[in-house]
Amino acid sequence: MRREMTARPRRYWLMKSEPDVFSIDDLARAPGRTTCWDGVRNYQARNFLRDEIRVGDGVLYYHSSAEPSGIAGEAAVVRAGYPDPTAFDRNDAHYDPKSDPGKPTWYAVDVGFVRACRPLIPLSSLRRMAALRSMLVLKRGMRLSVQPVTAAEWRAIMTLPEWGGRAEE
DNA sequence: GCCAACGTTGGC
DNA sequence: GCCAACGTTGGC
Repeated sequence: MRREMTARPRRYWLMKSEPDVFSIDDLARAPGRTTCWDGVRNYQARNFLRDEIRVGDGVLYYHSSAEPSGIAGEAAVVRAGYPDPTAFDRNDAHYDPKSDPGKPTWYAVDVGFVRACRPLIPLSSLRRMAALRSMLVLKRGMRLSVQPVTAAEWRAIMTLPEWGGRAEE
């Protein structure tokens, strides 16, 4: 089909969330098992959200500032970039008075739960994998909360036993 | 346009 | 709680 022939290949991303704020289990329990990935206030991450991320892309759900930190599950993009509503909400912690609704500064996507890994795959395990030698999240000083993952990195991570061999939950 | 000061992120 | 690394701000 023409549409499928012209579709771009599926891409992969890593998105960070502090589990105390919103964990993979929170996502699994959310209405429709989806959530709005909002509140991102970094231009590089914004560009990914606005320009690059598409419906169907794969997401590694990463728990940051956790004990331990690491990959907690898989999600999928269910809605591509749209203006982040929290930027226009005076009562929201991420309100940005400088963002013009006619030309929004900040963007969000929606992601849906796919599966959790048990146990979480800690950073220390990722660091030991040769296939992940140049993975962004493992680089010193890498603070981007939305970052690209290569297909090879995605495959290497998806073969780990923490996924339990389940295709889906 | 430089760059010091500041605030934030996030592993440890 | 520490602190390195980074992004942003604002004075000049």
